[in-house]
Amino acid sequence: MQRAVAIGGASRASGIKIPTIRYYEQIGLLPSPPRTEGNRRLYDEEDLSRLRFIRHARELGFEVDAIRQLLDLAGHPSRPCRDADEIARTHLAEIDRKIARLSALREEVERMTRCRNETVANCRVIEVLGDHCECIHDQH
Amino acid sequence: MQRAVAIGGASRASGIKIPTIRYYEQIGLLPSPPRTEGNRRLYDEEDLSRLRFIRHARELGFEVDAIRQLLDLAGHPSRPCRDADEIARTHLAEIDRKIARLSALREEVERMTRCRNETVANCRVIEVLGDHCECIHDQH
DNA sequence: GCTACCTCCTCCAGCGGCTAGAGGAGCAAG
DNA sequence: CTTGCTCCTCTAGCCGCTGGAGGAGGTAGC
Repeated sequence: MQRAVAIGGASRASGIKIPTIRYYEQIGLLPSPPRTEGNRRLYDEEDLSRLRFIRHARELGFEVDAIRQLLDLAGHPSRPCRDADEIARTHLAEIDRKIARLSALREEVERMTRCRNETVANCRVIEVLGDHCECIHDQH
Repeated sequence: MQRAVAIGGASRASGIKIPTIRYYEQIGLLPSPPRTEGNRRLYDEEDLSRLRFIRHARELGFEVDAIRQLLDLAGHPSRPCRDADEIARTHLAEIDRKIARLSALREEVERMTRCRNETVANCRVIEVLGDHCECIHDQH
């Protein structure tokens, strides 16, 4: 038999906070579940697995819009796998760009902190921030 | 002689968009400049260098609140350099945490995309997202 | 002097992805 | 029957901008 849970149970089962679940419903990421007579939302197993899917995808950094597409694909098993792959690859490229950017920043900030002076008057941190020319990279 | 520029000139000189400059004034990151008779903002050299400082710091990922503190320090050259250093080091640690997290995600997503099936029915991407147990790392 | 155009002004709303709080109603246990 | 938990809706806030509406000031050419 199917047992359905209220929003608190769904939250515990999925690890997604209650207001966030309601938010996902609001933006149409999660279908509006049926309600009890007392107007409480009731989630079944399928809803819960959808919630877990969403959570996992969010943790992996997928944007809500990408998750929408992935959920849509998951609901049509005969569609080509390539579509899902494409979304993941796009995301991978995005992650790589972020890592590259952060690494460049890291170097710059690290160089800044190699300051051995006493006062702000000739502190490298303040100086470097005020003068872009001290940077190795231009692109930022 | 000091020549002052209007907001468009300040924008061009600093690379910060006009609405963003007004926004910085609104949140108190930039002091309210004097106005012309026609109510236009007039920025002098000091304002421009402050704007460039802000831009550079933002590009390096410092949060507005950190920039506020750094600007404050820059205005008090006799203060210990350590304070600025501390802010930069905190930021560096934050960058490192972000890189570490992204690298873990990268690996996970990369593993996902090694899918050689034809349809969504047994696509690794969809499968992995639905089942956390397939992941190497737990923490996300 | 007039027209056209550019720059500027203020105010307000929106992005993404939640998060939190107010104020009220339902529900189960003691 | 009361206590306390969970749930409901609605609204506003977070960060760091960004853009648009609707209007006023300023300038260059005719």
